[in-house]
Amino acid sequence: MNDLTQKMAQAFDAAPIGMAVSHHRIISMCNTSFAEMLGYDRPDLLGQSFRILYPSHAEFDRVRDIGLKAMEEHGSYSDERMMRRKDGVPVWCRFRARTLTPDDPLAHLIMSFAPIRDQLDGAQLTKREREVLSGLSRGLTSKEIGRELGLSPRTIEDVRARLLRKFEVKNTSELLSRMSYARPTN
Amino acid sequence: MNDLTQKMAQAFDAAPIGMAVSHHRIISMCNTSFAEMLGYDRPDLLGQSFRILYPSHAEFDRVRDIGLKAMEEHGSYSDERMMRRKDGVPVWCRFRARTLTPDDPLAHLIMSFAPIRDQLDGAQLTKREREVLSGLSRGLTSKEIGRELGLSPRTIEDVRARLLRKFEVKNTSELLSRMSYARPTN
DNA sequence: ATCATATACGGTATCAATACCGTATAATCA
DNA sequence: TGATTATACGGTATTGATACCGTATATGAT
Repeated sequence: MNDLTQKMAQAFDAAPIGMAVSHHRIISMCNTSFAEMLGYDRPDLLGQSFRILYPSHAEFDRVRDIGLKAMEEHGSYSDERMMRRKDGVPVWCRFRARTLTPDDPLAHLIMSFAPIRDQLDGAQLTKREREVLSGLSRGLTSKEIGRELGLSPRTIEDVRARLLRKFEVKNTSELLSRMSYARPTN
Repeated sequence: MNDLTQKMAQAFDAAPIGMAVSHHRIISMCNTSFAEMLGYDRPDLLGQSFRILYPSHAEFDRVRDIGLKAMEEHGSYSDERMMRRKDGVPVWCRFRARTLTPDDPLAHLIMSFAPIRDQLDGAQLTKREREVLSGLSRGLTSKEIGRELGLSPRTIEDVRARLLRKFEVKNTSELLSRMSYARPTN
């Protein structure tokens, strides 16, 4: 056994950021940070579908195709998404992925997850709100999000307005800068 | 040699985020993302001091004690810092560290580095762009930012358009979800 | 049972954002 | 010395966002 291999494996395990490896959306490996972030013991996660880590099955199905095109082209993809802890509490994460199989990106994925805010200040988001937020962070318009979710653009505007009220922000730009990590102020 | 060890080592190497291991500020291991992010080939980095990755020696000395107390207490630490690419271009990073030796945190550190402005490829923002970005992240309109800076709203729209082009995003919402808050510094 | 909230959708009105057209100056760079 | 870029500003045209008006159903809590 190679000494460097050992060292890299240890670094993976003790990394200060959540990391996981999947094959066709099945968790084949994860590190300690990842398991802790989601409230599981690692053995409970290995071999499981990523499905259990999303707020809903619908959300799990929805995020599948997001980023596929980017990964086919560049081999990597990044966004912000909501994950679900074992106790049900949602965790808003900066998600990064690199595929080792660009022809079939989901076949072999390596991912990192960095919690953006540990608690959303009591404001917990509904399924719809998360779905809409996901679209907004990808720069989609209400019309486009409506198409993606099979809803009227008018309904998306309602959800948007609710998000602005909840976070007490003036517009979508401020909303997304609040949701973004690494804000030096409050 | 254990199959899981192999798998973890591969995950470390191909991770979508820069990672490195250090012993007393000497790089003992790093992954591909880390080397690429800083413009080096991995062999050039192993055994080197972290000093060469900071914008100046003064900065290197300054950051040494930062986070030491947090690491002694919690074993981990996170901040934002400027790193220096091989070609001299500064890279603004979200930095995370976990120590395996809490009594002497720097003895064995595992770190992750995520470039905050991932799409910008080293091009740094101008003073105006940072000022406008600051306004946008506070939810101000072009008119309001113009008032704040004593400029025509039309000029703000020009700067905005330039930011959208630079980051290759569709609109301000997507821009802000990609960016962390940018504080005007000069 | 009532109240609040989330969901979903329709309308209208207004303002903001974005994309074009144009000009002009200053700075940097090959 | 041209070329490019950032800065700064004017116009117009189209689309998007936001704020109101309204209705309706479902759910969960007090």
